[in-house]
Amino acid sequence: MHEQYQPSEIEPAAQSHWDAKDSFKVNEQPGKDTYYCLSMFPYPSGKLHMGHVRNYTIGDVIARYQRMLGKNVLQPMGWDAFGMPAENAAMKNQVAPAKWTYENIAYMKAQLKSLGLAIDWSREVTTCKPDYYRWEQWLFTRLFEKGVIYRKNGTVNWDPVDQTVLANEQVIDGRGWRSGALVEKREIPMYYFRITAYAEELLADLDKLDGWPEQVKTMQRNWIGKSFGADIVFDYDVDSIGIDGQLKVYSTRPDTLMGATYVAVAAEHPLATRAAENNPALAAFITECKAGSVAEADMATMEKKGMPTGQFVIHPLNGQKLPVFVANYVLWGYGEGAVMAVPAHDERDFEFANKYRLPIVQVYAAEGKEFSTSEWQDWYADKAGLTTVNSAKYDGLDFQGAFDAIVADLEAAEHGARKTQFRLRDWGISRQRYWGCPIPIIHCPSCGDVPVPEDQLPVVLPEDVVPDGSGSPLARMPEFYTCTCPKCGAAAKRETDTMDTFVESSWYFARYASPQYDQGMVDPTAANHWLPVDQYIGGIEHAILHLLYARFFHKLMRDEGLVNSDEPFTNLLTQGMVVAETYYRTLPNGGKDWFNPADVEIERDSKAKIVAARLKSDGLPVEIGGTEKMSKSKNNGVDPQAMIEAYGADTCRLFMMFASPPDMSCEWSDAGIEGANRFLRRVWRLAHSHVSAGLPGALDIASLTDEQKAIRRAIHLAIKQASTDVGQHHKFNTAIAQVMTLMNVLEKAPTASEQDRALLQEGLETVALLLAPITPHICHTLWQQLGKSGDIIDAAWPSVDESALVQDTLTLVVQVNGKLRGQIDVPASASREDVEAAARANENVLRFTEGLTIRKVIVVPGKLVNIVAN
RNA sequence: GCCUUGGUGGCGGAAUGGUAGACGCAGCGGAUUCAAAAUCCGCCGUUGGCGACAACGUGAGAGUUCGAGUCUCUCCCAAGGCACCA
Repeated sequence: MHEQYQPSEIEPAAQSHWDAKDSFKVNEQPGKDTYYCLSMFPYPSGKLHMGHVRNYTIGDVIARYQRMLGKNVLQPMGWDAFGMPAENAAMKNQVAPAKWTYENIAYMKAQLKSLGLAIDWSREVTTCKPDYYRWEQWLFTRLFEKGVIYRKNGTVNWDPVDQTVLANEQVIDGRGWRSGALVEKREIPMYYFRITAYAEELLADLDKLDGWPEQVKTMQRNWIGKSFGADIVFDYDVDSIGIDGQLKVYSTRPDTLMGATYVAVAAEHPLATRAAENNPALAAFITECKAGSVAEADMATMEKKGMPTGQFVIHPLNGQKLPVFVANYVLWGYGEGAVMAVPAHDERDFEFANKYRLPIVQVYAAEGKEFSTSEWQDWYADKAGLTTVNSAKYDGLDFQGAFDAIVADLEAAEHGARKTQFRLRDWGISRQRYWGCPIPIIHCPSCGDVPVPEDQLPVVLPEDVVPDGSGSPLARMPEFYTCTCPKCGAAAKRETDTMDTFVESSWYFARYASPQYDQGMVDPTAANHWLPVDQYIGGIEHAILHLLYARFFHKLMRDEGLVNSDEPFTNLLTQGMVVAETYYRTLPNGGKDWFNPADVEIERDSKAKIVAARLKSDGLPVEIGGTEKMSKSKNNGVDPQAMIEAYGADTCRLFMMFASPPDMSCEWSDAGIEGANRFLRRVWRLAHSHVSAGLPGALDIASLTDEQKAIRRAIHLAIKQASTDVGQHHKFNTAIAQVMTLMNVLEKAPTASEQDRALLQEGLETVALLLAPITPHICHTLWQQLGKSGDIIDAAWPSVDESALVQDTLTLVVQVNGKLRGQIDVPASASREDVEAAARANENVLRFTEGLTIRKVIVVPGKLVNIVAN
C-alpha cells in the first residue's frame, strides 16, 4: 500500500478492474430482486457540467447502495441527442449537427467513465440514431391512425427577417435573437398529441405516486388544472354586429354572471376580425396584439390593453347589452378565445375596467366589509363567506347556491352548460427545424395526410446538412421531401417538420430494457422485467414538462400493449441546481460582462466576510452578482474535468454529496473540494498506518474495556445513522458527516493491543463500506488492503450491532421554563421520579427557581427535564 | 402575473415540537520546519464580563405550546417552472 493517497493511480486501476470483469453489466435474473436506477440522460452539449456530475453521482450512490443490499441493479446511460444547440453550433462553426453531436458524445462518454459510474454501457441509447427514432416514428403512425395524434393550427413566434420560427428562448424582449426584428405571432399547421384525453388519468394517478416529492405532484396537479365551471353563450346583438350568431365563453365563476359588464375576445377571434374590417384603429390594435412572443410569462406580465369593437352581445340572463372588447390578454387557442369579464370579482378585470372606465357591478358582499370600485381588495374574489347582492332573483345566495341556480337557468335557456375543464393543452410537437426526428407523414393531394407504412420506416434524417438559420433545410431538399403516396402511388410530399425533442426523452427509459431489440419499440418481456423505474433522478427544472410527457407516453405504450404498468417512475428524486458566485462589470451600453470565478480574487474583512472582488488579470474591482445556477451566460461554470484531474473523481463525488442534500441547490466552493480531498487523505493515512503494522486477528467483543466499548459504539452509531440517511432519506451529506465523526474517533483510538487493532480494523472496514457508494475507487483499494476477499461492490452493506449502542449512563438536559439551565447524568435505568429529583437538586436549577413555585415538571425520557415555575 | 420551493454563524449546511449551529470550509492563535507545503493542537454566533456566567439570536411581525428553526396566519426577499432551452 502506497503511503500517499494517489487517486491518479487507484482510480484508473479500479475502473479497469470493473471493465475487465464487466462488473456493471446486468441481465434479467428471475427470482432476484431487481432495482432499476435511472438518472436523466444528458444532452450532449460538449462537455460535462457540474449539474451532470451531481446528477450522476447521486444516481450512482443509490445504485451502488442498492447493489450492496443484494439487488440486481440496472443503471443505464444514453444521449438526448436531438436539439437546437447542435443547429446553433452548426451555424457558428459550419459543421453538420450530426458530426458535432457524435463528437460531443464521444468526449462526454470518456468524461462520464472517468467519474467511475456503475453503468451498464452495453445498453447505451442515442436518440438521433435511426435504430432509436424509427420506433418513435412507428408509434407516431399508430397513434395517428388511432386519432391520438391529429393536425390543427398552432401559434408560433415568427421572425419576419430570418423567415423562420423561433423558440421562446430565441425571442429576447420581443425581438429575434439573431435578426433583432420584432417578432410576430403566426398560425401554422402542426401535429398534436391528444394529451388532454389522458388528463383525468394523469391527474388521478398522481395519488398513486407515494415515492414522488409532494412538491412535484402539486405542480403537476396545478398544471393539469382541473376546474369546474360552465360554458356560457351570449347571443350576438344583431344591430351592432350585423349578423346573427353566438359567442361562447368558459368561466369557472358562472356564479358571478350577474356582475358581467363586458366580454373580451382574442385578437384572432372572428368577431375581432369582422369589427376591424371598417375600423383602421382597431385593425392596427389587432396587429399590435399579434406582435411579441407567444410565451405565457410574457403575455401575463405585459400591460393589459384593450379596445372596444363597437359590437355588443346579449347577457343571457338579464338581456343587457355587453360591449365586446379585443384584449391582448385573451389568448386565442386557450378555451374559446373569449372571456366574460366581471370586474368586481376578478382582479385583472377590475384593473381593466378602471382603465377603460367600464362599469363595475358588485354581486357579492361580505358582512362588515365595504366595497369600493376604485380599490381592489382580495376578498372580492373569495368564494367563501360572501353573499350575492344586485343579482335580482339570485340575491342572498352563497357561492354554491349562486353557481347551481345560475347554471340551471342557463341550461334551461340552452345558453350554457356545466362543464369540467382542464388547463392542460394538447401537446404540439411539430418543429420547423432540421435536427430532430422526422415526422413520418406523407402529404398526398388526393389521400391527405398518410402515415408512412411500417415497412418504409424509418424516415431517415440526412446527417450531412448544415442549417443556415432561415427556415428548415429539409423544406429546401427535394431529395428528402419528394416521394409517392403509399396509398395511391401519386406524387406526394413528405412532411419536413421534425418532432419536439421531448418526444425522444419520453420513452428512452423503456428502451434501455432492450436497447438492441429490432422487432419493436421494446421487448415486452424485458420491459416488464425492469419497469417501472425504481428510482429516477434528475433536475427539479423537469418537474412539469418532461415528467408529465414521460408519464403520458408510458400510458400510450401501455395502451399499445408494450408495457403493463401505469406509471414509469416509482420513486423520484429531484435534485437541486449547482450554483456559483457571479461577477460582472457593467458595459457602457448597459450590458454586463461576466467573469468566471476562477479569474476573480476575493477580498475579505477581519471576520472573513467578503467585502470586494477584483479581476486577477488587471487588479481592478468587479461587481459581485450573487449566486446563480451555473451557466454559460453568467460565465460562472466550473469545469468538472479540471477538478477530476486535480483531485480525482472520488474527491469530486464526495464534495458534491457532502455540500448539501440532493434536493437542495448546491453551491460550488473551491475550498470545499480541498476539504473533501483532505478527508480522503486522512482515511488513506489511517488505513496505511494500520495495514503497515500487519492485519490483526479477530475482535473479542466479550472482553472490551469501557474505552473500547465507546469506540465500538461510535462505529455502530455511524452505521445506524448512515443507513437511515442513505437508505431512507437520501441525505448523503449527513451520512458523510457520520463517517467523518467516526474518523475523528478512530484517529484518536489506541493501537497498543491486538484487541485495539482488531477494533480499528472493524472501524476501517466500516468506513470503507459506508463510503463505498460515494467514493468507490478509494474504497475498492482499501477493501483489498484491509485483507478482504472479493470486491467491495459485492460486499453487503454493514448491519448494526444493537448491543454495541447500549449505554449505562445518560446525560439529560435540565430546563427551567424552557431555558437551558444545566445537565444531569443519570443511570439509564433511572425512574421518572429519580430523574425529576436529580433535576430539582441541580444547583443552577435551585438558583433559577428560588422564590418561585414549581407548577409542573415535564420529563422527556432520555432527553430532558423542563421545570415550569412562576 | 400565475404555480412551486426556500430564507439558520463569515460560508456550505445540521437539528422525530425538546441542549440551535452536528459535520465541514474559511479565519485566528500555537506546535513542527532553515523555510514553506503537508500535518497536529487550541479558539471560533452577537453583546457584556478577567472569569464563572448572563442577555440576545434561525428573513420581519403576530399566534398556539411547559417548550417553536420546526406548527398556524400576515408580510418581505430569492430561486425553479410557465407549454419551441433541455
